[in-house]
Amino acid sequence: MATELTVLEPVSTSCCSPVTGGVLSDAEARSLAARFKAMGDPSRLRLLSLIAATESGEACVCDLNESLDLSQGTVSHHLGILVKAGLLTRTKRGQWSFYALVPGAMSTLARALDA
Amino acid sequence: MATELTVLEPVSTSCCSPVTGGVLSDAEARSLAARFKAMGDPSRLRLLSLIAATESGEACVCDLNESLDLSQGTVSHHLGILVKAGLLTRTKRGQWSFYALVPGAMSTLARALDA
DNA sequence: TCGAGGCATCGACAATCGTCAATGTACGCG
DNA sequence: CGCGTACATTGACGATTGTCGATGCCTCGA
Repeated sequence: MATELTVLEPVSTSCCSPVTGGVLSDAEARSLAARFKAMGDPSRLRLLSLIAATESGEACVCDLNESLDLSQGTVSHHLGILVKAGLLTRTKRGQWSFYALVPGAMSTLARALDA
Repeated sequence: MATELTVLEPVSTSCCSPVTGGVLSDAEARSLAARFKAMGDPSRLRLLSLIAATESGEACVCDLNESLDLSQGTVSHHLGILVKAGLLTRTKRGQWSFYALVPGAMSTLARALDA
């Protein structure tokens, strides 16, 4: 039912508790894993790349729904997960919902892999 | 169900810019997602960080098993997943199995997040 | 005011996951 | 040889996941 992962740490400014830079605490591991888990699905990765590839930097569900061979409800579900993971933002404008990448979210994640 | 009537291309349908450009292919998305999924678990992230933090760059199950509050079988299971994902290597030496990071695996993943 | 389009949410389902205890396998040492 | 250690594998389980169809909620335009 209700997802249990309540936590959002919207912005962990603590740039990186890098995976390769010292032993991760329990909390750090959970926070990082939550974001990696959100990217651990092909459909969600394609959603991210579709949004990133748009000219305006955002896309509405109607477009994404056409590109991915998934039902509208499923696409909405995936987008919600990406928002909750702090990777996307949702902006309602008129009739449409526009999704855009959270600036720096990917880079922060990337930096957690290098250090 | 689908209406047969020829539609008129309503002008207002252009709600957003067309999604084009470098989108992930199905295979690319699956390959990337598999690796991210492997990192989408706190226990596995801690395993990675524990191994990365070792002086020699490798660790055996007995050490890791003590650091994570998990059964030996579970640790072995997680390590197997990380090996299968291409993030760790396994080397049997005598009585022990030593796990080490695959050089460059993390960086490659990190680079996939920046582009 | 009504109808239709865009989207989120719900309920259900099979599939997969994380975990454990128990068992199996290989090695090293008396 | 027989025993103990280190690890892998198995079988089972509850929990979570990805997906769908159906339904509900807004917003817009006629």
